[in-house]
Amino acid sequence: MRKWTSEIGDEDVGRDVTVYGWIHEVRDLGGLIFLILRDREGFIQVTLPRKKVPPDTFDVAKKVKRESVVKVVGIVKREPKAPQGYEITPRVIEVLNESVVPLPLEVTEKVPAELDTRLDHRFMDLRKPRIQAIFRIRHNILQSVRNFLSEHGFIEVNTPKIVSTATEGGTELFPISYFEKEAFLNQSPQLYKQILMASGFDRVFEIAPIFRAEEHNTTRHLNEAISIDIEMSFTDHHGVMKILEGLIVRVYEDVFERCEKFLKWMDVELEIPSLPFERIRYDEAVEIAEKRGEEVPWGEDLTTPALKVLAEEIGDIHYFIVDWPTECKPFYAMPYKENPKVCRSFDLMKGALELASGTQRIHRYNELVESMRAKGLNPDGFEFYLEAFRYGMPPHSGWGLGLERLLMSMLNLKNIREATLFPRDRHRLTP
RNA sequence: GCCCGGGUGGUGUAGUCCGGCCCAUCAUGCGGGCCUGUCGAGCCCGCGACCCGGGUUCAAAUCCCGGCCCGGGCGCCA
Repeated sequence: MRKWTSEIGDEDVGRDVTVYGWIHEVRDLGGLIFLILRDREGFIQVTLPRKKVPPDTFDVAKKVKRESVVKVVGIVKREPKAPQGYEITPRVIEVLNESVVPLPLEVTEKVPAELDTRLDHRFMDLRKPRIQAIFRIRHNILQSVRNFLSEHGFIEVNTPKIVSTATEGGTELFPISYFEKEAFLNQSPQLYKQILMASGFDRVFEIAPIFRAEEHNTTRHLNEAISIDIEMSFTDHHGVMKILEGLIVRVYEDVFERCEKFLKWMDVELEIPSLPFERIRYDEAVEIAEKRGEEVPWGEDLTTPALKVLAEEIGDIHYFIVDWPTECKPFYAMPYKENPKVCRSFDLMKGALELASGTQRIHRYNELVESMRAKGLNPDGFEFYLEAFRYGMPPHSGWGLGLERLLMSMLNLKNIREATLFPRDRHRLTP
């Protein structure tokens, strides 16, 4: 019977099991060989006393190379001296595919490897349980997000990633050729999820890649990332902030509950944030930063050093920075009526890291066109979007949350590249 | 993109300041040998490297210039 290593227990003692996996380590003591077999779920020790296993099986174990893929069939023994409490005395060891040596990096981590080396040989890096745990947790986060949003009436959608020119201006787009036309990779599902509000879906979410052609080179930026986006009708920015903080807490709770093993592999102690998250106004944030000697001219985005001192003052917690200057938010952000210099907007922070940002959107056609012009955008290129605002667009709000950033902040990863299987950055296009 | 630091066996490093003592250190790995309770197994023998191009010099891993790449910080990031 085929089992994963984690499934081997008392009920298997004295019985035959089949395990598949990789040879993690070989400890050859001469007349006694220990093979440590690794699979997705963990390890199991395969023990070969010369006199108790078939001679040809013993020979296979003598010669097997690390990281080869094997099938092991044998009897399970309870053994206090074995690392997992159980070991297998094999009847058959079949090498399904032999590994070449030397390895491009050490899966056992006896010798560290630099991130760049690891990413060059990512498939091998991902064999490390500690690294694979990141992506097992990522899966749980996504599951949790889908459950939470579905329970709150959101419908999952997909919008085009190949788009025509003129999205929102500002960030750089990757140009691609689309038959006889020029096209771009989408930087955000923003315009499409808003259009869907005009369709009457009321609440939608999308989990999909976004592409940004910025030449940034930092530990928290990728040129291709996964964005969790929502759009919600008949609510303001406060409404979607509530959804966002509720979602974050739910994700933490679910990961805490379902990923105990993986958190342990990673040596991460998860602290579940409590509701509601603190909210500070942009004005207050600027004041705090300036008290610490970081000047931020009103109307501009908070600089990295300003966010760092802010995090030192507030703590490494989840909090919102709300009510940003209209001039540093996109054209679709709705200004306050009584003070149009400030808009109905927020960023979700974890310490100094921006996790998400959102706004209440302008839903009136004339105001929207006016706002575009004020930002130097030409409404003509946005007709497919603007049309949706002429025939009954409800008031609506939404946000976008960076999945990799959520993952990295949750697991204390120092580099966002750790949070994606095959990162795309300024210089990396392979693997 | 800017500033600073860096690039040495498969991997991670010492050596670079002050050129020769370096046909280059250590660990891990790999190959071989010994070994029946390892769990970072141990012991013995062996293998394997100075990013690329140019320059200075009797002599360059070491100094200078250019390129590529990496790390940190910043910028950019609706």
